[in-house]
Parts: sequence; C-alpha cells; structure tokens
Amino acid sequence: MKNASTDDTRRRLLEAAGQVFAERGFQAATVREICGRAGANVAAVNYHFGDKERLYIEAVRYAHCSGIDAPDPTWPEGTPPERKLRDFIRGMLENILHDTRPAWQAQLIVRELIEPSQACVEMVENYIRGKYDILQAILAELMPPEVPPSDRRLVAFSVVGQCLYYTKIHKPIGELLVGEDEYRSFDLDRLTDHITRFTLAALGRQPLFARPGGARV
Amino acid sequence: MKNASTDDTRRRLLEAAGQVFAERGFQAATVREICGRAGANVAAVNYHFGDKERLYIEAVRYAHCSGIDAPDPTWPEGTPPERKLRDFIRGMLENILHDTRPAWQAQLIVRELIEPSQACVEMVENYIRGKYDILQAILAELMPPEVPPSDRRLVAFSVVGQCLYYTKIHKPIGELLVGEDEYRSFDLDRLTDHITRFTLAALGRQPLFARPGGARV
DNA sequence: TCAGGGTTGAAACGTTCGTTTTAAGCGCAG
DNA sequence: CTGCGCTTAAAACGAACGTTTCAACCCTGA
Repeated sequence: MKNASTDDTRRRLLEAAGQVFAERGFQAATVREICGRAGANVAAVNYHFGDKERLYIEAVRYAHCSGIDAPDPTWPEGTPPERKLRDFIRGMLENILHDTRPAWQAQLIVRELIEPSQACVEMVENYIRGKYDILQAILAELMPPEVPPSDRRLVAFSVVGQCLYYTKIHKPIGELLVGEDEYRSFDLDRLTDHITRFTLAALGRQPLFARPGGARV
Repeated sequence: MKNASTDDTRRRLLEAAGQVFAERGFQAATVREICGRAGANVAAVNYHFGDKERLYIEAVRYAHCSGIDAPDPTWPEGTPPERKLRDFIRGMLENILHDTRPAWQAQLIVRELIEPSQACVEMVENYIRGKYDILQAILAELMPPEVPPSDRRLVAFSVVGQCLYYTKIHKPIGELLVGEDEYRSFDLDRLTDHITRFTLAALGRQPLFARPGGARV
C-alpha cells in the first residue's frame, strides 16, 4: 500500500530538483545536492524516478504544472486587440522576470527553452504551443488580413524575442551594458509598456514616441 | 627554448576546446574529448593552461579573436541610418546563424552570453560593448533627440532580442512551432529584412506592410 | 499481534572526471 | 657527445559522480 509520506518525498524531490537544475543545469546538478535540499536519501531518486534523467523530465513537467502560469487568459467580447497584446506580453514577462512566482520554475523552463532536452518536445506541445496560438490570434486581429501567415509568425517571434531577452540569465550582460541601477529600472511595468508600444508601433497601430493627442493603450 | 610545435598544440587545443565546449557546455565537456579531438595528451591541458577552467576562458577569448567578426563596419559620410541599421542587423544575424563562419565559434559565444562565466565580463567589455555602442549611435540617428537615452537602450535591447531569438539553440522549438520547412525559410535575407523593417516601422520610419508608393530601405 | 509490502537510510559499488606524476623524446648550446 | 630546458606520453591518483545493495523501518490488513 502507498505510504502517506511517499508523495511528500516525491514532491519535495521534484521541488528541490527543479531548484537545483534551474541553478546549475542538468550536468552540474548533483543528486546528492538535490536530495540534501529535499531532506531525502540519495536512493530516493532511483526509487521514485529510476534515474537522474527521468527526475529531470518530471521536474520540468512539474515546474509548469504547479501553477507557474495562470490559466490562459480570456477576454470579454469586444476587448481591443491592443489590450490583449499588452496582457499577453505582461504575462510572458511576469513568468520571465519571476516577479510573482518562485524564481526557479521560470528559470528551469527558460533553461529548457535554451538547451532543449527530451523534456522539451512535451513542454512545447503542452505549454508553449498554447501560448503561441494565443499570440497568433491576437496578431491576426492587429494585422491586415492579406499579410501571409508566415509573416505573422515572424512578428510573433519578434514579440517573443523581445521578451526573452530579459531572461534572468541575460542579466549580467545587461547590467554591464547599462549599469546596475538602470537595469533595475527595467521592471515589469516598464518593460511591458515598452515592448507593447514598440510592437504596436511596428504594426502601425500607434506611434512609439508620445505625441500630443496620441492614442494610448 | 620554445619548441616550434608548442604553439601548434596550444592552438589545436584551443580550437578543439572551442568546439567541444560549444557543443556540450562547460560541465559536460571533458578534457579527454578535447585532447582526443586535438590529437594531444590529456596532460597538455594542464601543461599549457593550468586547468580546464583557464582553458575555457582562453577558448572563449580565442573564439572571437580569430576573426569571427569582421572589423566594425564604417559607412561613408551621409549613409542613411536606415541602411546602417540594416547592415548592423545583418551582421549580427550572420554571427548568430553562422552562415558564413565556423559554427562553433558563434555558438560558444552565444553559450557564454546565455550562461555567463568568468570569461563573460572580459568578452562584454572587449566585444559586445563595441557592437552595442554602434547600435546606440545608429538608433540615435533614427530617433527624436528628445527621447531619453534610457528609452533608447530599451529599443536597442528590442533589436538585439529579436536577433538573439534565432540562436541555433532555439531552433528545435521554432521547428516544432512552425514546421521544419517554414523554419528553414527563415534565412539570413528574410530575417534581416523582417527585423529591419519591424524596427524601422516601430520607430515610425516606414510602414511594416508594403503599401503602394511606400519607401523602402 | 504478526506478516508483508512500501519506503527510507547508510554504505558501498563501479565509473568517469580533472589533475598529477614520472619518465621519455626532442632540439640545441657548450 | 653531453647536458639541459621544453614538450609530450602513459599511467595512475584522489575525488565526486550516479547508481545499487541491503537491512531496517513504518504502516496497514488480517
């Protein structure tokens, strides 16, 4: 029969593994550190997951199944697409800047995005695909219908690329380039505002630079 | 006295180390594989560089001192900033897509950008800083003078972010999202064109979507 | 109470890693 | 030729890794 503490150990291992994998990467992370942080024995990894690699896959899955992202947003009928785009960008930046949720989860996912493993395909299909489709739908509202879908996908990548630049692991470079103080000023609100307005301006929806009487979103 | 073959072994180690580090990352790369690929003994690493970490630092330095990037471009007086921006973006994409030069050099640098090590600070100061300043100067020509420098830096990050998205290590995700065939169509020319036009449109220089009589760069 | 399966703990296993040691090879000055 | 730095080769070292073993433990059902 299943012991009550089993699921606890399993869950603690998943959380600890996510943190350690996020901090150090797959190779550099050690099962001893994971188990130490989880308060479990090293044998627990092999008992519960078989080996280190399957623990990693499960940790990635756990990371974005344990509430890292709010349910896909739904907007009331008639919401202007500019507003939807802003919400989307803000949501993505929230995950990246980990302003709201445990840092390691977002970082683990970003790490997986950057250095894909076997866990990548599953994550793309289960998580990214959905977000990507939402962004595509928003852009379809913002762009002329005669623009080919392939070009729309390029625009989507431009939006995502702008957001992904602020990944935590880019931080040292950003700080070196603009200084720590200014880099700190690039917070969620400011980046949301900038990327949204930059994108809307590129799509011809509104000018990037404020002008008297200019429309805002 | 210095043996003539010494510099050869050193150089072969640096090249092999660059390739292996680029493929596997610092932790996963082994000095045995590096030495095997370089046709050298494992002791050569410690003899020439002291240890694995200093070999890595030297390999990163070697990677962008051995002609990965053309000398900083200079434009004739009166070159329109739109043209400069296009050249800059194309140059950056060239390095990223490694269409022209040895793949591993660009990848090693990108890897360093993503997971900074001790070699990062030096590389930022010696390499990225220069590129970044050039981009800033171009943007200064393209933007109204009253825009604060801090906002100009955000625009620069938007440009760089769009380019960095097409890093080789994003490729699996891109292929899963849009299909291999279409992803293959995102080549140097098309991406240069898209990112340049997207950015210029955002800056209010020209519309993103072709219109009759619209100006092109 | 007792037997038995699920779970944990401590220790050890075999492997691979980075590094070191030791000796031989090489080219040249004396 | 001889001796001496510089460089390379082969082998081994100690440490750390992932993994396995096995006995003890705990909980539950009979």
